[in-house]
Amino acid sequence: MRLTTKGRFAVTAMIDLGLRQSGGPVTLAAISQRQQISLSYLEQLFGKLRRNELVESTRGPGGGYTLGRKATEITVADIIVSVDEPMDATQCGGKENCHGEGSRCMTHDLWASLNLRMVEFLSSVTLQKLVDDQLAKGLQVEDKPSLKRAISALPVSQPIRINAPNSVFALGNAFSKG
Amino acid sequence: MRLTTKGRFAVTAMIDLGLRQSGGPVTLAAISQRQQISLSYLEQLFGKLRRNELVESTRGPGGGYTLGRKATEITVADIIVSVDEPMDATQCGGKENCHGEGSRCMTHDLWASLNLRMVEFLSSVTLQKLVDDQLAKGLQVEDKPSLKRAISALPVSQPIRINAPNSVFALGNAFSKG
DNA sequence: TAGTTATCCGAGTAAAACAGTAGGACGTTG
DNA sequence: CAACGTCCTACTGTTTTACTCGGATAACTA
Repeated sequence: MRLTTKGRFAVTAMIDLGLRQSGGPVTLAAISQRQQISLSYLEQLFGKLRRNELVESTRGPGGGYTLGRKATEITVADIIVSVDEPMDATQCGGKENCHGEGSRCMTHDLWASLNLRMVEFLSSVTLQKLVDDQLAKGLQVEDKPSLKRAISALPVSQPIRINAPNSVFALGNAFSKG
Repeated sequence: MRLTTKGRFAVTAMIDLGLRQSGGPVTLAAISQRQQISLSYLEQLFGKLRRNELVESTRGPGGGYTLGRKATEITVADIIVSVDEPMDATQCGGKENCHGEGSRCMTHDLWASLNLRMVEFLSSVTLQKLVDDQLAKGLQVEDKPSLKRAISALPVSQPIRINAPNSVFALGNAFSKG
């Protein structure tokens, strides 16, 4: 299980979707505007989310995405695994960093255990909870401006892009050494 | 906090050191042979470990490394932070992926919380525990073959190198989807 | 004091992963 | 059929990873 900005974006987008899907399918263009994520990138992410049945799509005008099942039954872990798919287990599958001669690598259990903790935690957080958190924070979900265009085509002002480290674990200084 | 193979190697090497330092300083050359990690790479890692005071070094013949403090007082978290140093908090420090206009990014709390869990766990595991685990597994710590050369210069046979994904979270299928 | 042992240190590098773009095909609706 | 919106694949620049190389420095030994 990896954790990259891709996973963060996916979770963010899913929250946005969870907040607004009551009004019918939500378009990626709308999410793109609200969350400042490029449309192309969202398409990539939602392709994976759809294949993992976390969302359902409707094509054509008035179309968009809805949740594939209830928000209470979608966990953050589900989302992250969908977009940051693990490649086949090259890691410590008996070879690399394990000693070929009989003994297993010394840290195998440690990482397996860590992995489990993470999964447990991320599985314990549902999309519904994240949505509720946002509502509790006083976030306003504006009505859909009819089923037709309204905001339409004001170009997305590109925000200043800062080079982002590839891991969420780089965030904050909860763990700064000193 | 990142988790890469660098961190894994460091932990592995530290366990090796913890297992054998009772017989005096342990050389990186010896660790390199036992754990199949290149000497140059170990030097890099131990440079950081030393600067973080997790190990102490003795130069010259008979020299090597010893633990900087008791194994009960060194945690896995200490080791990983030392070698995988976080860069300055570019992440969500108020900018990128947060909305500039008032509201904080929606997933901020989530990642902060996850990060905390990981730190808690990794801080709860001491080097002593890992060493004990190895001993319990029946690992044999051979005596130092006098203080002088013995194994000397048989070249390290390079193991087949497999392309390794950059995150421990890719390991195992504890979290495979389906 | 020469030689060996070992730690120290910085620069450099190939390969991978990440983050995101580009361009178009396909299906729906009006 | 035209606008909308999803769908899909390939491509690209940048960053990070995972190392290697060459040499400097210090300590012990003969």
